[in-house]
Amino acid sequence: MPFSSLQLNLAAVLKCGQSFRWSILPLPATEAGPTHEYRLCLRDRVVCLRQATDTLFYRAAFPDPQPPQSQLAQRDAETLAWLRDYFQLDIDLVWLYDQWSERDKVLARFRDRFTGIRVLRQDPWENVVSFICSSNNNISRITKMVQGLCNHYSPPLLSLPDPSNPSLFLPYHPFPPPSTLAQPDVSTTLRTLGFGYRAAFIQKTAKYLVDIHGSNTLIDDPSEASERWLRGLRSTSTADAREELLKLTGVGRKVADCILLMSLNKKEVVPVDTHVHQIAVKYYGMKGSSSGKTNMTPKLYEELNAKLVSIWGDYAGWAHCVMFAADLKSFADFNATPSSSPQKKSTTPKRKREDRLKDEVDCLPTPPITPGPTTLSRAAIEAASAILKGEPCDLSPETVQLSVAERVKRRRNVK
DNA sequence: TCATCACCGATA
DNA sequence: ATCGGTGATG
Repeated sequence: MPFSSLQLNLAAVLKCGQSFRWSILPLPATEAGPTHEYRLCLRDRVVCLRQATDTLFYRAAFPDPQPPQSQLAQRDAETLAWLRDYFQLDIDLVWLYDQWSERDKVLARFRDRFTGIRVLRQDPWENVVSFICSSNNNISRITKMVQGLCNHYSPPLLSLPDPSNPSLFLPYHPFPPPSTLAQPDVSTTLRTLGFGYRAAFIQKTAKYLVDIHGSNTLIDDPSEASERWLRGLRSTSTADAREELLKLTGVGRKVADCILLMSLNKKEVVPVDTHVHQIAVKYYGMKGSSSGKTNMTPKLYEELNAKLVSIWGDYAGWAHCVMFAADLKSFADFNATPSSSPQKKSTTPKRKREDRLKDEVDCLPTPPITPGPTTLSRAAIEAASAILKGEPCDLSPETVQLSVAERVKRRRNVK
């Protein structure tokens, strides 16, 4: 379907720490077109996506090889409906970027470099488990843990060929339901899978949900009662939904807020972690102890949250996601394929830190001006005239190449 | 209400 | 020692 990458940047969105279950498969090199395929296993199908600048390619694979013709259209409609819901495609992200840029100079500087960063609307149950895993943890390990959990606790729905090696078939496992993870032995099993102290949290949370909200399924809906209950929090107030989430073991304020934002429709919620804290201190004049570390007290959490909401407004959670993805420029970090390719990892950790530091410099409130002769791009000229008129303008690295000398010169010419 | 600590595993 | 936290203590 026709869809601008300005509205959705798949590569970035699927790796920025929202969802941890997408397979990212490199495609055989071609002249042009998509370089990767992204796959996610749902309960009844595997969704496969590719992206070009103006097109989003989608298809779904099913277990049964030859469905009746009549099913095909129906299934396609379902997949498309799922895409719209999951990626919230009806929300105009470009318009949001515009709104934020008017209110916030900092965000304005990121807009052209980090386009298409949007909040997903995920399955709440999967979201709960994934983010219990996220405490004191990093994206690449969380990804491995979640994938390991699915592989261990749910049978493969189907297998699909690896695009870069079509004779190799990769199995796809759905996310297991609460009743499966509620079993008493899950705690120790997950521990052997490398979940550490989070293993017990997950089992306890699953058991709690099943005990309190049930595990029965409906005729036409494979999801369990507690999953439906969680989904029902979408139509509950933010405060009430948060209160419910905080009852789950392993879910504190930060994790609860992640779930509220990323699967329960609470677009104004800004999860505050130490990273966001640093962003707030650096760009938005929040106090941070000069000695380095600050304790994240509930009080401070509220202050930060309030501050960021006051800056970003109604869709603050979405704006936070852009800032987070921008700052987390470790998109080069964890490479494609989930299970296989352990070697690749060793090349990256060194670069990561450097990239980050470099990025931080780029984003300082007063960007460094590169001295020396400069060819003025059209963007730079536009920016220059905007500066002279006192208007907000694009200060992307390209634009910033405009030297100080040039700015002064142009200023004189106009006056 | 606030501060500290253990917890698990990876990395610098 | 630090990290994209939480729960249990004082």
